[in-house]
Amino acid sequence: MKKNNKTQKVRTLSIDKILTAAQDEFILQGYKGATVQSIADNAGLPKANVLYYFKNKENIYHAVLEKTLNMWDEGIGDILPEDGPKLAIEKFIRAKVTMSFNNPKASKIYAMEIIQGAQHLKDFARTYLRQWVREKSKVFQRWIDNGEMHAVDPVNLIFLIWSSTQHYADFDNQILTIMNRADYENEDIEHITNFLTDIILRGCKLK
Amino acid sequence: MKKNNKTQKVRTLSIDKILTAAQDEFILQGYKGATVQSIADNAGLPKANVLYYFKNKENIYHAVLEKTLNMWDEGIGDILPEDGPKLAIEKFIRAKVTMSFNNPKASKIYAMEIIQGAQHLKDFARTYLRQWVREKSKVFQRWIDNGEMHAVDPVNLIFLIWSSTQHYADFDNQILTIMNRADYENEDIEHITNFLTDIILRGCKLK
DNA sequence: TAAAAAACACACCAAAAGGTCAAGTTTTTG
DNA sequence: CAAAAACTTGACCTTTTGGTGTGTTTTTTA
Repeated sequence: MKKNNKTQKVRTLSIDKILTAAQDEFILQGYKGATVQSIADNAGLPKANVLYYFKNKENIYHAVLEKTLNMWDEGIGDILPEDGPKLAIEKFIRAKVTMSFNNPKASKIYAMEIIQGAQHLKDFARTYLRQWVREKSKVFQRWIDNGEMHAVDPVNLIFLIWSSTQHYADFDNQILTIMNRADYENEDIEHITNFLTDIILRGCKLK
Repeated sequence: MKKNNKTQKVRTLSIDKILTAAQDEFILQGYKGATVQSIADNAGLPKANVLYYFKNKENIYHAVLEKTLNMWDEGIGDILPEDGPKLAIEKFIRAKVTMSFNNPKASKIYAMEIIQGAQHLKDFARTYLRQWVREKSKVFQRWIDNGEMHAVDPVNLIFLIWSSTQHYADFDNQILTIMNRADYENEDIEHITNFLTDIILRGCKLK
């Protein structure tokens, strides 16, 4: 097998440029509003070249979505029985807030997809996500049964943490406008993590 | 002035049918993906007739957005100094949850608009919303200063309540799929309201 | 009741955009 | 180094769609 594979490098680089441009375009314009031409322009490639790597627009979108889900999967953190409720919730909130601030675009693509009816993510939700929530709910329930934690509905607790953390990514425009700021800063991650952890932990009588 | 104004009635009825159909279409397809033809079909009118009432697609969208903001305004409830922190938060959460369940479509249109950069709502956020948050934050701050309430960041408390309540509207697809249910039921409003009120009040040391 | 105003609707047009083709160029392979 | 495979790209085609133009019908007005 050859080592100095120029073709392979160009390929991955081009695909990466296309996917990055596509993500921006899909967020700003929506699926239908995004044009292959515009994606091509932002990727610095001719349209026909983009369509050489991806058969059609639908395929580009699928690829963006897949990349997004992988990111979600890596960033979601975990809820481990051995951590106990307090540490587990702390870690979970921190992971999600960090993800929201570091990768707001992934969160937005995902949010738009769900809001519009989850056409391309029905399976993901029905299998993977449902399973994830069930497993983690059981962990919470065990803590509750053991008296390690106040009895709050575990499923809705997960929804609460998801929604409150993702909000800073999905609605960053609104939040920044309201706070009259141009961008988030690094301290914000810490501040928001502390704020949410504080309230939610106390809400679960863990503080 | 004539009383039996048939034209006027037809007019308001048609506009209403168009706006309802348009809301659905814009949520499902996004602004660019929505076609005037499809809106017309769902409204039961020929396309040319739709464009008789609204000069163009952009105008339809503006009208839908305006209707949405009016709904938001009516449903937002209020945070009154005389209510005290506990009752005020209870009322606020209930109002928002109720709105989410009764009018998820308005919430979705709004969410998509913000996620996509708030192109049409920049002014609304910069003036109305920013003012609203500032005013209500001051009320919370006064309660904190008076020792009526634990010191939590008022602005982020508002974001927390917004995000956690709206989540049930915007992500209804995901939530229902995860919970393996077809639709929300009436009891859900009460259940979610209680859940969120319980955690957030305790989080603010008001319980 | 007749003229004016409002509503309705078919047919059409021009622009936009997804996607194909075919003719090249570059890189890999044996 | 020559054949094959992979990549690049401008030109082109077809469909979709926002929007218009024109003529007809219904409603209001005086």
